[in-house]
Amino acid sequence: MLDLKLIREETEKVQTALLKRMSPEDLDLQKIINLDNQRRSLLLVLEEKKGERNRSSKAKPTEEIIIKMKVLGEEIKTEEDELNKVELELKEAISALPNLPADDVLSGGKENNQAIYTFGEKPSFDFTPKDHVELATDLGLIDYPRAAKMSGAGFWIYKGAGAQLEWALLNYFTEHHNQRNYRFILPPYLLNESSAYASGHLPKFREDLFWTEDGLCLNATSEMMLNNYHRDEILPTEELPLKYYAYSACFRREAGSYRKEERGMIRGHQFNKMEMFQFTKPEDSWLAFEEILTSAKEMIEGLGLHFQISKLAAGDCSSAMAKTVDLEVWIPSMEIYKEVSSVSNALDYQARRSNIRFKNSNGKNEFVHTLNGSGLATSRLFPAILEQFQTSEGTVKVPVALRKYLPEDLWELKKK
RNA sequence: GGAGAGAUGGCUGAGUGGUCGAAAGCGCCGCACUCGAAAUGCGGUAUACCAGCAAUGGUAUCCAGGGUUCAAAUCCCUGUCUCUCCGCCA
Repeated sequence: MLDLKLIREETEKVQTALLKRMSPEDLDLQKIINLDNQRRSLLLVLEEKKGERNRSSKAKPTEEIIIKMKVLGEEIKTEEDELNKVELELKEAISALPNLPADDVLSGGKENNQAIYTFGEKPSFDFTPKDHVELATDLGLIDYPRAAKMSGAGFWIYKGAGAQLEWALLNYFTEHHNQRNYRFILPPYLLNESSAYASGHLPKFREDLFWTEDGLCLNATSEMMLNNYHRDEILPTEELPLKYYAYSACFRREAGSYRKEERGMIRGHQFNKMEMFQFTKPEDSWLAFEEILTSAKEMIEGLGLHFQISKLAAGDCSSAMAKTVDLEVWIPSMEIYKEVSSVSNALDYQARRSNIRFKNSNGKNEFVHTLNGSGLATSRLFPAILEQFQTSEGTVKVPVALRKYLPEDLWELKKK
């Protein structure tokens, strides 16, 4: 949520920034200001009347005053209803506004995304490379048919060496984050509706979430959980920045997505992901952004995978974010870079919605800044490892960084 | 799943319809005393919004949302959470 004061006081600036990610016909700041003016004038009258009622209720009233207050009470009720209506409308209008893109974020949509960094090179094969589905099946790492039997399309089962490789990745991440003093969180996988609103995933992603009969939804990214972790709290200033990382399985309906082009485990209903999250003082958040980005980058580089970093254009960032950078790993069979991590700074946009504050140097409560970055999602790394590190014999050489988590006979994955 | 108890300021805890934004204690901050500290004494100590240049004033907030009443921390309803007992438990 944007600051209403900012909208009122720096309307031009807000307008210009928002136009980087919105079309002019969707943007009407004057409507918001008008609603707020309406709200203020209603408040003025209403509070005066309430004040009068309070003064008359300090002691036992006379019969005459009771009659007067009865009438006043009716008026208050009517005006309160009116105020509530205006406030609701105002809240909806302001909640619909996305965050202000950071200054260095380009306007427009996906087409304006910009590759800003590349690591390694596209592997070239002097044989016909297999895709990851073929490799995973041949090497007995993943069982697709049984997963389909048990749960339907869009699921897979890690088995044997495949499960161990997946687990090794998670161990690799854990160790990486622990070394950087992030606190490990294992959150619940189900969360209630109000949390999904607070994290900003509702109402927008209602169709993309799985829902239980109890009205809970399955975690789609632990960003949802970490966002809510400190909801309605005033964080101890001396503990900032607070750094967390969480592991959870993530569940997404991915309704209407492109199964055909995204075979195997590129896009499924359930995948494993670790998430980094920071709560910082406002002045520290861009530094934290770089730190998270570097951390994610180092993890992929440590695996030796070819990947690139893209700075997303304003319209391609999710709406809560001032800036988002994607780390995308090369999938040879698809000839495309696929996101394995998304690093974002929400500034105070999420904190305002979740009401997470700290005491600033003036002793005033101020909203913190929140940042998050995947660290990392395995479901694209796994295919990338299989495809990028396959050999002409049909085996896969496991990245050195993962070998300490695996028995020696799995350092090269071979057909059994 | 059934029965019961509870939720009050940073904390403990009083308050069962009006003078209660809320006693008391603790904590914290300031001042006094002291060479300094402790102890003691005095004063202060929530948040949000609105009006105002400001001083200040107003409104709301006693888990949340509704309701009753001229008036609600207090009465009624619903929900959430916590605790106790019983049942169930792949």
